[in-house]
Amino acid sequence: MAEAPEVEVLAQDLRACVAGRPITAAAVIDPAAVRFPPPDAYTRLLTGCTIAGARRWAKHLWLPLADTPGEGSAGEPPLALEIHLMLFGTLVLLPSTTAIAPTTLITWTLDGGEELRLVDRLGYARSAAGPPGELIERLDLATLGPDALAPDFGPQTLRERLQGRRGVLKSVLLNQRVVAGLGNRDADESLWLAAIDPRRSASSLSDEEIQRLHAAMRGVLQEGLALRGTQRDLFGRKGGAPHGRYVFERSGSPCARCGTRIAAIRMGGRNTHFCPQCQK
DNA sequence: CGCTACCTGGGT
DNA sequence: ACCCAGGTAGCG
Repeated sequence: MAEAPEVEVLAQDLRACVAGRPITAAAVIDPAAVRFPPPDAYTRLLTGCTIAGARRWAKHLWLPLADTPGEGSAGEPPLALEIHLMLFGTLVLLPSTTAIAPTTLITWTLDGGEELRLVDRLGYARSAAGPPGELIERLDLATLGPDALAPDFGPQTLRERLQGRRGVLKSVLLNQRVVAGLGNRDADESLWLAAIDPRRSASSLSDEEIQRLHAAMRGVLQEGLALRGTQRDLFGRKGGAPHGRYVFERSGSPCARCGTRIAAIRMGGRNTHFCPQCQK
């Protein structure tokens, strides 16, 4: 449920409503949800820290932490909290008195009687905490490709990133080390908009096709973000972006361009939806 | 590089 | 009763 637009929406909401607030307690309900440090150390580390901000880093959420004024831990190295929603994870901000859903993995209690909760019916979502350097190292964040939503992500960057990639285009686009931000839905929608066959070799695109693909990716991601994603935000309000617009999960429906039935195939373990007629 | 495991609830 | 899932690590 969480591709770049959905994660970005949550980062915005966190900046607006959670940044500046101290974490007064944290509870790890599913120990598997904490990558590191061990759950008891994780809760100890976070308790008493103030959430200083929030940003999206590829599909990760990254919350820099600051010492809470008056807690007396001045001089400690800075810390950050990382959260990855994986397929079905969601974050919710609720009054602490709200019953904890059985699919809740972690809760962070904030001052003022509210709680941030990580909920995931699949249980894949993960979090980690520590000094920024350690997080970057252990989560391999430095190897991520340029972010497709970043202002300076231009067609030239896309061309450089695809250059010499031997893999199949769709799979290469999903590789966050090549380009960060695209998920299965947005990759399919982008390839349809650019009228490019997902089965092409990543290195076979002409400059003109790269321009089209670049414009399509930007359009899909920016529109998804403008509509505040497909899923619920931090306050439970549903985003206005469609689950699938042109091809995603629309196999059998007529292509909006040529009327051919949208096809669905399996690529690299992922469902891939495309028009076999006009995506060349 | 491609495949599988990781899990559970929601959709069909 | 089945599948199946918008992601990723880790394996061969």
